[in-house]
Amino acid sequence: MHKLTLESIAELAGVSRSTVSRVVNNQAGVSETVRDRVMAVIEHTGYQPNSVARSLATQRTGMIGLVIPRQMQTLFVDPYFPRLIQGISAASNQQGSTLALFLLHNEDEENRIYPQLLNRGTLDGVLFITNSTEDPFVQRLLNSGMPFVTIGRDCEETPTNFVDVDNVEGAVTAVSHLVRLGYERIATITGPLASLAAQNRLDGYRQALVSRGHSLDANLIMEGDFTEAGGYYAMQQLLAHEPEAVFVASDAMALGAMRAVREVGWTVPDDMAVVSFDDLPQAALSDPPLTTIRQPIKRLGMLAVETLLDVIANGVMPTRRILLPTELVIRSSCGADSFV
Amino acid sequence: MHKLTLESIAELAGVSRSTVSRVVNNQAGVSETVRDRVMAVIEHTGYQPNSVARSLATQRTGMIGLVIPRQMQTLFVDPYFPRLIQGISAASNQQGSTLALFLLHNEDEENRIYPQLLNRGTLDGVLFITNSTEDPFVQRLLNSGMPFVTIGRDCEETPTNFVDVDNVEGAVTAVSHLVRLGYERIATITGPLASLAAQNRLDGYRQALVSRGHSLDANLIMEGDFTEAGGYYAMQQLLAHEPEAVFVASDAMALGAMRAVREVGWTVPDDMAVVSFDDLPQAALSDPPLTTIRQPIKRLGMLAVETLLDVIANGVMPTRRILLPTELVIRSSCGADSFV
DNA sequence: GTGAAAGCGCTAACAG
DNA sequence: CTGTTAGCGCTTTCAC
Repeated sequence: MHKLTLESIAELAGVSRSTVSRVVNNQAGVSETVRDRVMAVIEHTGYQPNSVARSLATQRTGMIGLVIPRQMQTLFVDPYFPRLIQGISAASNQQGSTLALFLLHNEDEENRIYPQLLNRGTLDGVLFITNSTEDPFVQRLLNSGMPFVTIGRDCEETPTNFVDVDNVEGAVTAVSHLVRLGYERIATITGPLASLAAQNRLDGYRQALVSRGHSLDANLIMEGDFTEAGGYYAMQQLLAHEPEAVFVASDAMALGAMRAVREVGWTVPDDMAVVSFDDLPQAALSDPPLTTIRQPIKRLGMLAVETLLDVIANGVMPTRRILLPTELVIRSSCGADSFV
Repeated sequence: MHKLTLESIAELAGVSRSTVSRVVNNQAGVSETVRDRVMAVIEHTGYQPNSVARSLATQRTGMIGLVIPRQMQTLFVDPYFPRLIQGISAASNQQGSTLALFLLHNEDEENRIYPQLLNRGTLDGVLFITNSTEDPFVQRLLNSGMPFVTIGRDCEETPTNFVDVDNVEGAVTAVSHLVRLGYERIATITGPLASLAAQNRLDGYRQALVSRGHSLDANLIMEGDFTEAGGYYAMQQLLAHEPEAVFVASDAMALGAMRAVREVGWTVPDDMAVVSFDDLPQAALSDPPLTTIRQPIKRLGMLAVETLLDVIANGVMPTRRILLPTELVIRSSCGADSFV
C-alpha cells in the first residue's frame, strides 16, 4: 500500500489536487459526477488527509490544550478532576477537536512548557484550570494573544473569559435552607481561603445570613482545608461555641465534621444540622446521608470547551463570563425530614 | 512584533536558513562564532520553531496518544486513573513529548476517532489502556503499523508490547502471607472475571494455595466487581462457609467485606483475617487498617511512556513485555500483629 | 562551514 | 466547474 496523498488520489480519480481538496473539505463548486468519482476513490483507498500538512497550510491545528498548574494537582485527590476531564473530553470529541493534556508538576516544567504552549503554533487555544486570582500564567496568556478560557477563576480586574460554578449562589442556597428550617446559630467550615471557591462560599454564607437578618459571629466561622481531617479538626473547635447547624464547604470536610460531632455524643441532624457542598458519590452513602449542593462538574467541562471554541472562532470580545447554577440536594443531614 | 520564522532569524543574523536550522537543532558543522551570533538573535527575539512545520518536514510530531476505550471508563471511579495519568504525564513532559488524550465514551466515538488516530500522521505512537485480551482496537493498531504499548493487557497469542503490574505475583504474595500466618480455610473475593487483572489475581490465589499444599475449595471463591457493595455482598455469601481468612482482590471490596463481617458480630482480624490489593489512601485509614498489596501505579504510567518511546525509536522488535513487582504492606487486618 | 534548492502534503487565491 | 500556482515554516541533501 503506497502512501496516500491528495496527489495520488487526484491521479487515480483523473482530476487535479485542488478538486480533491474541495471534495475532502466539502466545498461547493464541484460537479456531482466528479464529486462522486473522487469520493469513490477516497472510500476505496481509505484515504485520510494528513492533518499536519493541513495545519501548516491553514494555521489551525484543531488542538486545544488543557493546562493544569501544580497548585491544582490537589484536584486529583477528589473526584472533581475525573468528572471535569470527562466533560472536557466529551465536548472536544464532539466538536472534532483533539485534547492535549499538560499537567505541570513543578516550577521547572512550568518554565519549560509554558513558552512552548504559547509560541509554537501547536495549539488553537488553551483551557486553564486555576482558582487563584493572580496566577502569572494568565498574564502570559493575555500577552501572547492565545485564545484561552479559565476554569474556576473569576477576576474582576483583568477581564478574561472564564467558566465556573456559581459558588456564591450555591452557598446562599445552602445557608438559606438552614435559616428556613429555623436554625439560629449557623456556623460554617470554609475551604482554605487562598482558594477562590472557598472565598466565594464564605461570601455566600455571609450574604445569606445578613440578608435574612441574622448577625455574623466570627466564632462560628472556621477555616478548613477541604479534607476530611480538616473538617474534623474545624468542627472540634466549633463545638465549643455550640452552633445548631453548620454549612460545610465540601462533602469531604462534612464527613470529618460529622465524625467530630459523633465523638462528643451528639447526633446529626438532631443536635447539629449539616449542609455541605459538592455532592460526591459518598454524600448519599454517609450516615446520615448529606444534604449538599450539587455542582454540575461535567457540564462545566463541556461548557469550557464550547466557550473556548467560540472564542477561537469569533474573537475574544465580548468577554465570556459564565457561572453555572448549582442545585440543593436535600437528604437527612439537615433535619429537613422532621419538618416535612 | 513581526512573525518569527527561521527566515527572519536568518536575515537578522546575516546567515542562511539552513544555518539557523542547524543551530536550533544543535547539529555539528557550524563555526563557534556563527553559532553564537545566531544564538544571540534567537535569545533576543524569543524565537520558537514552529512545530507543525517541523513535523511536516520530519514526519514526526512528538505527540503520543493516550487512548481509553469506553469499557475502561470505570477507571474513573477509583484513584487508579489519576495516579496513572500523573505518571504518564510526568514521563512525557520529561521526555519532551506532548500527550493527547482520547477518552472514548461510546461506540460512535470509537468508530469515528480510531481511524483518525491511526492514519492522519498526527501521532508518533499510542498508549492503549485495556484489560480485555481481545479488544478489536489492538488488531487495528497492529495492522496500521502505528507503534503502541498496551497498559494492563498481557496476551500470549498476539505478541504485543505491554506493561502491567504483576497481578499474579502480587496475589501469590498476599495469599502466601496468610498461609504463613497459619490460616487454613482461606477464601477469596475476586474482581469481575471479565477483567484480566481479576483473573490474574485469582490465578495467584490458586497457585499460592496449591504450591503450599492447600486444597482448593470452590465454595471459598466468590466473584465480586471491584466495588465496596460487591465486596459486601460477596462476603455475605462467603460467611456461610466459615473461612478464617480472605484475600480480597481490591481495597474497595475489602472495605465492603469487612462491613459484612462486622454486621454478623465478627471482628477483623480475630475472626477473619483480610488481605487485599491496591493500597489506596483509604486502606491505611480503615478500621482495622488493611494489609494490602501496593501497586506502583504512577511508576507504571511512567514506564509505559518510556517503553513506547523506545518502540518508536527502535522498532517493535523485540517485543517488550514488562511486569512491575508489587509490595506487601502489612497492617493489622491480617492478624500479623498477634504473631509478632 | 555555509548556502541553494527541493521537498513534506495541504489550502487558497487566481485564471481559465 | 476545474486546474495552475504559490505558499505554510521547516529539514535535508547536495554543491560550493
